[in-house]
Parts: sequence; C-alpha cells; structure tokens
Amino acid sequence: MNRVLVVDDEPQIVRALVINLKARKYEVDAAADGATALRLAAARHPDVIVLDLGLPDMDGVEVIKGLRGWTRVPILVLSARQTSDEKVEALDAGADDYVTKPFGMDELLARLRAAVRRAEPAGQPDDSVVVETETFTVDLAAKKAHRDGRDVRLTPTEWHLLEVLVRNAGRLVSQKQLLQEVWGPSYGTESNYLRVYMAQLRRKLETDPSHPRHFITEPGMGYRFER
Amino acid sequence: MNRVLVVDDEPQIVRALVINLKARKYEVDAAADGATALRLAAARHPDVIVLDLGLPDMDGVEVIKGLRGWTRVPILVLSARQTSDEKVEALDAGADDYVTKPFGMDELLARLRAAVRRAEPAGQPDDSVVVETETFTVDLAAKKAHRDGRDVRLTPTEWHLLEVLVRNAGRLVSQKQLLQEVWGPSYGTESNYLRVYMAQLRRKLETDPSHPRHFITEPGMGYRFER
DNA sequence: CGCCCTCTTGACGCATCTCTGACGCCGGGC
DNA sequence: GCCCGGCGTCAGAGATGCGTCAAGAGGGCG
Repeated sequence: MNRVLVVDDEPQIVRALVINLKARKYEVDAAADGATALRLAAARHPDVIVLDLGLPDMDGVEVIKGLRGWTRVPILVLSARQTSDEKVEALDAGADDYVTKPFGMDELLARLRAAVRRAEPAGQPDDSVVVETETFTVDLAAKKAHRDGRDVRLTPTEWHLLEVLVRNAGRLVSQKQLLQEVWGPSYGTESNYLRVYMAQLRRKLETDPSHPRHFITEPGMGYRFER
Repeated sequence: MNRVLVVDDEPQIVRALVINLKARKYEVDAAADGATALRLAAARHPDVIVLDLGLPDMDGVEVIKGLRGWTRVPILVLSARQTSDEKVEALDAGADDYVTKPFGMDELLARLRAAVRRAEPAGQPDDSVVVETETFTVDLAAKKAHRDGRDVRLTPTEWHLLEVLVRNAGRLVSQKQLLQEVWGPSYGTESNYLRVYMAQLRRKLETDPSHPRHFITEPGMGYRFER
C-alpha cells in the first residue's frame, strides 16, 4: 500500500486522480496549493508526489525546492506548459518526471509505478531478517549464525536446511519437503541425509544437542523449528 | 564524469546524442542493436542508458528486461511510438523514463540529469563513505584505499570487487552475485576469477593474507567483508 | 613500435564438505 | 519378552571447492 500526495488546484483533475489511484489501492492525500502540499508532505510522508506546477500561492519550482531541502521522495510534475525551458527547470530543481496536460491516465500511472519502484531500496542493506532464541541468533539476510558471542560456521547444506526450518518457524516441515527444498526435487526419500544434517545443526546450535529444544523431531513426519 | 550508453539504430540520432553528451563531459558508448547494447552494458557499466525501442535485432522491451535481470542502472527510453500502451509496457518492464521522438535535446539532457541524480546514493547521515578497519581504510567516494599511512594501488577490477564487498559489509555476498556485479551478467560461474582477485585484495590489504580477518571465505557460498 | 600494467587461464596441492554404510538406542506392536 | 521401524551417532571415502603460482594475451601509453 503506497501513499500518494496529489497537488493540483483544479478540482476535477484532483478528483480524477484520486478516483483512479484509490481504485489501484493507493492511499491518497490531496492539496490545492503549495503551502498545503509542503505541510502534507511533511506530515504524511508520501511515497510519491504528483505536483501540478500552476498553483495559486507559489511557483511550482519553489515547491520542488522546498521538498528537496529535506526529502528525496519522487516528484512527478504535471503541467499544462509544454515549453522545454519549463521542463528543464523543473527537472533540474529536483523533479523526477514531467508529464504535460492533457495526459493519459494509463501513462501517468505507469510513470508513477516507475517512480515508486526505483525509490524502493535496492537490496535493502539494513533489512536484517533476524530470528533469535535464548541460545543463538540467525540472520537470514547476512547469512550469519551467532551463538555465545561468536559466529557459527555453517556449510552450504546446513544453511539451506536451517533456512527452510527458520522460515517455517513454529510449523512442522515434512521430511519430503525439507529434502526437496534442500537437495532438489528428486530427493524425496533419503531421510538419512536429514538425520545427518539435523545432527550437525543441533551440535552447532543447541545447548544440549542430544536433548534439542529448538530443532524438534516429529517422529514419522518431519521436523519443526521452535524459537 | 558519468558514463552513458546510447542505443539507437539511426546513425544521425546517435551522432547528435554523442556530440551533445561529450560536450557536457559525459563518457559515451554507443550501440546500434540490442545484443551490442547488452554486451556493452555489461562490459562498461554505464551510469545511465538511453535506449531506442525500435532496434533491428530484438524488441526494446526485451532489452529492458535483459538489463533489469542484473542491474538497476537508469534506462531512458527513446521512441517514435507515442501510444500509451507502448509507454506503459516499457515503463512497467523497468524503464525509468520515456521520451517520444522527435525530442528536444535540452529536455532529454534534463531528464538524463534527473535520472543520474536520483540514482546517486543518498547522502544519508549514517552511511559514511569511508569504511575503516584496524588495518586499512576504504573511501568509497574518493575511490581510494589507505593502509599504514600510504595509498594502496588497486586495479579497476580489484576496486570493483572491493566496492561490492564493502557496500555489503557484514553480509555474505554470493559468488554469483560478485561475479555478475563485477564481471557482468554472463559470468555466473567463473569462480576462479574470484579466487585470483580475492587473493590480490588480501595480499594488498590484509595484515596476514593467508589468514584473512576481513575478507572471509564462506566455502561453497561466497565471501564476506568484516570490518 | 615496444614497454608495462592488467586481465585471463591453467595446473597443482590441500582443506573441507557431502555422501554412505554401520551400529546402537528407543518406542510401539505383536 | 521379542521384533521391527525410525532415529541419532560416528567415521571413512570420494568429490568438490579453495588458495596459490606462473605464464600468456590483450590493451593503453609514451
């Protein structure tokens, strides 16, 4: 669910945009002048701004500069003016895109999607997907396991197995599913692999490997990771 | 100095773009068909791509998808076709902007600047461009590595590899990802390259290259930079 | 034209990981 | 009380991956 701020002083344009955006599951705020736009942008932190340049109270380029002073939110400029100078000025002031009126709604929405998409963090450097137990910690993004203040070295197969279990934390994962996810679709029955590698994981991560508290065996069915 | 890849099969357009771009201190590569474009994009790592959709050998959208498979480099589409469908398709395939021919050079350049600008890393307060370890220092912005008070000379490939690792500090980076980011999308398996260059980096930056403390090998999975 | 820096490529030894079989334990069914 | 299937453990053999060295190819620059 993305939030959009629509800034335009023509009510019918705002109405058309709001209807179309809401139909596509955007959250929409609207402003009819520059001052309101700046206030709403600060208050609501939209993911993208659609900005008409012809506002009653201030120059559109000033709005762009005001925004760019503190945020990199994508700004999609909407304008009736087609001259090249206008476009260059708005783009160089910090706008991300420039669409001239009259515009096609499909195109505008596509440009909006493009703006939102590229604003999304790449591989999110900080999206640490960390799962903790009282004994150890698993960071799925960094591919790191931690225990007693030290890193635990895991082999690729061990990691893969751990990953499947952790992603299904609390749920039972069948032997067949584990085998097929880790070893490939043709390995449905080699449950001895599982026994060996579950033992490795327990030895490396459990406090008392022979009485596992987190890697639980469900006899005849599969295994379960319990945090 | 930014690098631009211009892709168009009309020589006069290419010529006009190359002249204008070079006059503005861009480094320019040019391709007349999709295959060349993909190859050059991989080899030269441009900062932005200007792509004509009407190529002789493949559909422009396919070129976009081919690029988006491994890079987020800004793509500015140039096309004679004005229909909304074309634009939507190209934008949703991953293009960043769409300009119809005939285009104004000023506007195109402004859109190019906008594309490059927003692709630049956000100057966030906490993401310092300098990364330090107790042994050496890496300045990502200045493209310099420092050790024992002296600059360390790195070849382009060494630097590229170091950059990818440092940007993902603490996280495991898979061999495939490293190869594709440094050598291009078609190098997913040549792990011998990695071994050679990791050895170089270690020899130049580690205190004891045979017992690396910062460039950690995770056997079978990839490498990790630890500060 | 020739030098030098880089990148690529192959070969080798070594460490590690994966697979495999054997064995013992435990609980449930007969 | 015995049998049997499923599970945990161990250790060895083979396969794979890694670090290292060295030589050749390619390109830029004087």
